[in-house]
Amino acid sequence: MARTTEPNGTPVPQRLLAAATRLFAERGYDRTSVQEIVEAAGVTKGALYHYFGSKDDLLHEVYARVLRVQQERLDAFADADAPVEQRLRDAAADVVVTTIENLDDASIFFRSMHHLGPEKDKQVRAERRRYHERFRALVEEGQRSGVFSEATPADLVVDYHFGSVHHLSTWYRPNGPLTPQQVADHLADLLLRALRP
Amino acid sequence: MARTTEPNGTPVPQRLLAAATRLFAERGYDRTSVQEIVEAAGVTKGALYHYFGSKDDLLHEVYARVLRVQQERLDAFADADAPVEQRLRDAAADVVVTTIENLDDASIFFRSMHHLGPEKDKQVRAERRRYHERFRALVEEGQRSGVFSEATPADLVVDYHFGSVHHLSTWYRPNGPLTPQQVADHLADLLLRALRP
Amino acid sequence: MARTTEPNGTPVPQRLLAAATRLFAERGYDRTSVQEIVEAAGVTKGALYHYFGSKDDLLHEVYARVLRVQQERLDAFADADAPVEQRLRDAAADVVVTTIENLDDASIFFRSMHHLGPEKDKQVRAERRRYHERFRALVEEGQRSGVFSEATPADLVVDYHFGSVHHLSTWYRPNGPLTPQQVADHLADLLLRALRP
Amino acid sequence: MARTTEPNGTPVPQRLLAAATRLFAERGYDRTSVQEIVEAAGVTKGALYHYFGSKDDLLHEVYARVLRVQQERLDAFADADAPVEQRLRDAAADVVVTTIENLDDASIFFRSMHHLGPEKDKQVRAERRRYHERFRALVEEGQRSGVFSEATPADLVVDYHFGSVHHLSTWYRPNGPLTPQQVADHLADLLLRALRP
DNA sequence: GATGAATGAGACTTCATTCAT
DNA sequence: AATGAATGAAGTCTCATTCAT
Repeated sequence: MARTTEPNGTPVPQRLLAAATRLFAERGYDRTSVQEIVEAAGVTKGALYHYFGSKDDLLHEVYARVLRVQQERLDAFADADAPVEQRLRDAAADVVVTTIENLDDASIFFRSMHHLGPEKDKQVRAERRRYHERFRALVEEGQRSGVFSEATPADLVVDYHFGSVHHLSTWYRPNGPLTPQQVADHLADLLLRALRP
Repeated sequence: MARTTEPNGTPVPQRLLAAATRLFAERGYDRTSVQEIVEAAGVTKGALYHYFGSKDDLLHEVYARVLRVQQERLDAFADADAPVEQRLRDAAADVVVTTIENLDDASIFFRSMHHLGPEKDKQVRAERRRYHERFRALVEEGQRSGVFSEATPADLVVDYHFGSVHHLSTWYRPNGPLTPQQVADHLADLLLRALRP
Repeated sequence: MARTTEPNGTPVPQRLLAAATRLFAERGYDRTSVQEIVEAAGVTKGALYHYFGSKDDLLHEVYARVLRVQQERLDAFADADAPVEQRLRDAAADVVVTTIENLDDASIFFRSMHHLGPEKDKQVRAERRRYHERFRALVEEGQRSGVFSEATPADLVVDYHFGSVHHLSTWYRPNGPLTPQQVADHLADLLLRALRP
Repeated sequence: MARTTEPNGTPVPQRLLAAATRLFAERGYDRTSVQEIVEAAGVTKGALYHYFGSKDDLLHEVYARVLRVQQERLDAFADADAPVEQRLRDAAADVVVTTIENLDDASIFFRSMHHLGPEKDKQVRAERRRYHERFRALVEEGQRSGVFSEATPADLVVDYHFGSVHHLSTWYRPNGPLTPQQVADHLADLLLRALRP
């Protein structure tokens, strides 16, 4: 019987998602046509609309995947059994490494968020907020226990760090002088140094 | 009908530029139609193309304006007669205040840069590079003279700070709890604290 | 409203080509809008661009059709088993009849050739050149064997005759006093008389 | 006081007409914008509309100029004091030379005629008809006096010759192997040979 | 499960012409 | 005599989506 996999072996929906991710990151959501996506995935338009309700859905799937991964990782680091300065450092460094390793996802996430419709936008914002708050809780924990300075509101500290994470997709190049881990160590170091009392 | 600026005394090119700036920031470059721009400016499409060669030109004008202002301000602060830590702090805080005061310009700048054609893109990148290097020179100066830690490469420090500046358009709201100056002081403070030896 | 061919059995691409041929001949390429073509064919613009890459493509299709037909007919007459003066006369007369019977194609061909893009232009010129050379070879054959005068270069003789063929679309009217065949006989006669030694 | 001549010395209307002639011949009437014409002439749009009522008027002026010149020359040759075969040959050769020397005018004339509005079109056709009839009268005169064959209707003979004249703008190149006079002699020769009894 | 022809709205841009100066 | 800002209609083309098969 007819299978949903082509020569490639990968199921069609995943092939479409991979093609869309790459193209959205390369040219942006609006500059990528459905035709280009299906051509890159080696299927036809009918197939895309069989699996996804709209072009918008593809974007939302990318977001959902990124959010799920990042939240899981943050939770794991934040719940670890270690001093708060260690847990914050690990979480701060990990989000950098993960972002670099999925730079396409990150480009899309930080550049195309305003393309979502109202209800999906609300949903994504809620998940982002949850992520932000978990991270902020770490900062506040350290501030309460005296290992971090209280000079700066915790909210602002979180935004300071995530600003640098967003910015990665602007300047990081895989063939640059620093490995993802080195960049992560430096950025986490900067954060921790700024928080020294 | 939807005229925001009526046929008042403002010259047409400036009315168009103002309308485009607001709309590009609100909906993004691709989601803003030329029709919407001319309606907001209260003129016809023909008038727009009388003054600007293309929609792309409007975007480039916004960039040029932002770049000019920011470079001038950075030069002034960097060339001041004060200790390097003071000059870096002032420059770091000023770019935050200026960015908040022109948040529309900033949104466009950091989100729509990839819409420029090749030659304009090259030009903008060159000016951005110049800005980056002037800022980096301040960091390096402090590192050489021993007032800043050399733990982190100066390039990375610059990107760390500018990440937070880019990020402002994502989270800053005029009616939030902090004034632009307060945000600027906090962010400059974080930078300087991170650079303590 | 203005449908000339209703949703009958003819395939859409052929309906579009027929409508374009008629309109290009009537008003010229530039004065014919895509909107007029699709209305005459009873389809929408999207359908046109589904089958043809551009308005220019439609023109090229008309050319390709004319060139193919004319070349086939010339080859048949030129390769026939008859004296050279008979073969030239037959070929010269046939191109007149065929041109009159497809006067729309001819008008377009001789008046709109300069609207083609560079690569298509090159292709059309190459095929025209092949046609010209086949015809010239007939003249030269007769000149070598002494049945035609060598007073005029063969190239010029060919252009002389084809000038009159191009010109047909300027003056020939279907309800005029001469049938296509009579015109053809006269023009072929003039050519052969001019070539008498 | 202000004169209507620029650095150039040539009056503005003539500069406009010369620029329009060149551009119409190069790109065709529809592909030439008023903006291009005024730029080529070194004036502004206001100036063009000061001297000419419309873009269409420019085209008509080109036609009028060509028609006047050709008619004058034909009349001179036809009324000369010489045998009819000499007068026809001279007229036939002269129109070739004159056409080659004004190939731009000819290209426009033979390719853009359908761009004229109804009333100007009627006017041009009337003058063309007068020209055609004067030429035909020469042929008929020779036929009546027995120096030309009566095998072909005189109308058709005229169209045969003028077909080759129209065609010149398609194939003649100034740097080709034949001078204008040589081409003219060959084409007149072909005509006269075709008319031999 | 998947096709691809067809839709129809809307995108950017060009252009001949007018008019106040 | 000449300017050039502004108009407004029309132009070509793109695209997400639908639907009969």
